[in-house]
Amino acid sequence: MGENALQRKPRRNQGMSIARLAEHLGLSEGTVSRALNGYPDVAGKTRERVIDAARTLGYSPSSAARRLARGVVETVGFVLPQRAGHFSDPFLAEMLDGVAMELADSDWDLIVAAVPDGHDEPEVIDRLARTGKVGGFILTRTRRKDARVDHLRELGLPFVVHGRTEDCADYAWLDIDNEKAFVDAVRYLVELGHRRIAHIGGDMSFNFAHFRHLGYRRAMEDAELPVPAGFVAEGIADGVAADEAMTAMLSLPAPPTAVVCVTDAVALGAMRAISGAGLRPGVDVSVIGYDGLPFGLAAHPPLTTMSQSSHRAGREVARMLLALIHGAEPANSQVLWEATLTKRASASPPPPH
Amino acid sequence: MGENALQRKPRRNQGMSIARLAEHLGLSEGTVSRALNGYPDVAGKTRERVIDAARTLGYSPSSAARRLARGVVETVGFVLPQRAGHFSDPFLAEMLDGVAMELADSDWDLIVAAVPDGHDEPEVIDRLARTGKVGGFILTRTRRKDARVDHLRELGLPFVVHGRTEDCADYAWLDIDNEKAFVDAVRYLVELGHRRIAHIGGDMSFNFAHFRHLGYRRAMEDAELPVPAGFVAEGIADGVAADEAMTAMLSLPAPPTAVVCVTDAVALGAMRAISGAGLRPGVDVSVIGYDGLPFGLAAHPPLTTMSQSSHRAGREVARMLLALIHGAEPANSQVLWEATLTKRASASPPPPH
DNA sequence: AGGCTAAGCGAAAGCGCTTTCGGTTGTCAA
DNA sequence: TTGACAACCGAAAGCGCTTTCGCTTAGCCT
Repeated sequence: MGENALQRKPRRNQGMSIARLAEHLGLSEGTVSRALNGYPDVAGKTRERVIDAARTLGYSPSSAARRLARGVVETVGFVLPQRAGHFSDPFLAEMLDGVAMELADSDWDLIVAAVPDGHDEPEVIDRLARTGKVGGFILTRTRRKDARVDHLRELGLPFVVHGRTEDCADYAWLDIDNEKAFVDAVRYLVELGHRRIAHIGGDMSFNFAHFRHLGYRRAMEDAELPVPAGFVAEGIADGVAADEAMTAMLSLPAPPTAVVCVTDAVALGAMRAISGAGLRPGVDVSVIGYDGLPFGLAAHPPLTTMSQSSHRAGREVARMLLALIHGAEPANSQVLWEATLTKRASASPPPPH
Repeated sequence: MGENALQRKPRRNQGMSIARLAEHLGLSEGTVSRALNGYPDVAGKTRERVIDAARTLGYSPSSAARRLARGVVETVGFVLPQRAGHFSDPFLAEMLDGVAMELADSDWDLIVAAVPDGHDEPEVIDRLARTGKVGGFILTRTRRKDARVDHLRELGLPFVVHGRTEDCADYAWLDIDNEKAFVDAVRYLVELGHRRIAHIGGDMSFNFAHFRHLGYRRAMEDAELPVPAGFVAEGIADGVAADEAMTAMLSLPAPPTAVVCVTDAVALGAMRAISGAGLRPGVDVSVIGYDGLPFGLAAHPPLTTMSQSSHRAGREVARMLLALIHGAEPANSQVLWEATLTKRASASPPPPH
């Protein structure tokens, strides 16, 4: 015996099985199975009888037996980003909901795996793959260089990535066009009349932070606006750090009149710093964030922000993975979505001065 | 064949199987299996040889075959709260991370299921249970009357609930003592010198909102303080609604000098209303929230709040479920944790006046 | 009527593992 | 030397399903 003392053979569904069902119907197991699985060589009447009986007796095939017999999995894996517990992520849950919903439409399931301390992501992926628990993977919170992607490439299992890595030509991904989003944000500020625009950026090892930064740079260049020293902060991950960074910017000889922030959390921190310096956010200094958090709406003034539905992204990513598993080409499964700008009061024309 | 065109029998792990491993070793499958599963009747040397070979050849048993042969599942289900996508929940992801981590320690897995539109929670639970995909369930975001709990009770599968329902004597749960948390919060305000304390409460069909409200009432009674008309708002779910509710309270003839809010999101909305009315949050009107959100720290003033780690709750809940599956008594698996009060600047003594 | 085809079903093998049972060795006491 | 007894391993039966193959029957044409 193993080390555990599970009561063996728990009669799952009061011992319902295809054998019992077949016996009950006076048919062979094979016929019942074919009827249930839509094979053409079973009489219409028989099929109905079988389906009816299955429903009334509450029979559903054991997924384990099915998997063993057919050799297909009907489950996909989602490896939670390491340290997910440390910065709580409001989008993960939404995205998971989308993924799980989309999968449910095809009667597929979702295994969510975390990376235990002392292990790393490839190990977790390996275990799931080797034991045959999943037929594909979904990844999110991608870094520019991402061990998970490299590992999955080698493994040969289908996978789709929410986000992208540095080199993303050969696998399937769904990403937001973060560069364009920040180009748009800066353009909007330029149209409002701003010329001194700063950027509070995040951890550049994350691809989204990298591209948001790039978008900021490109738009500034396009508008032929200078990016003075001190106008770009990097590696800002939360409101507190953002507060400090913004405070520093405000004490520059020629401080910015607007700032585009890598996330809403950062933007809210920046707004706080602006108030703290005795200035009015959205009046003296405009602020734009990214994420569309509900908190942004309740901020004062309400935060101008960019966003894309995580739930929809989850659905799409799941759909893509299913397609991949059914034979689609990864290189043809690369989707770039645009974020939408929600204009609120935190961004307005600069003070006349 | 079914309707799909999956390539059948994908050679999971380059066709590694216990048969190949056994052949490679010159042993029978049975012996290999027993060696790997720690049976005593296999020679020490043999066991080592087998384990070594398994590792170097990268063999792990197929979970489906294992499940079929042993009749045990090693997977638990987590049914996402319906409409999770609509109010994004920063804690769900954290909690899932905790659950998955704890399970991983025992080589168990977590299936996360969503409720597709047009279906309900019992259906989803049923499917997972009937197909034998899971050996137990974890629930969260419990309502006072919860269809999921009722259904699981009937089903007879082990489950543990994060939160409680109205009647919770006969199943396993882990909950925060929300009543005590709000008693403590009110007491803290009373000690600070407040006498006019209000409460902005949530949707009372959620158990946590119900008990937080109860705690507020009880503490007010204990302190022999009145709860004037208009001092309690119900059904407030977000910052915007909180803003309105707080604004209404501030226009009372004798407005509160402090308010305890059902969540941080609500508290932040209340703070905004206070500022909007020309008063200073944390000085003229004290505010206490619940959740320990990072945003609270970056608010101004930083939000006094109560919290409990979702990650730890996830771990604990998973541990409890595993125990249950191994035969523990549900009625002995009921745990009440206390929330801790994080004192920050949003709560201070009332203005002298 | 005879033969042929197609429709419908049963028999049986097999998916990859676990676990019981029994058989073969080697070891030790008598 | 025997016999008894462990220790160790192989054989084989299953777990619940799918799917191929082939057989029986009904239906049709000539």
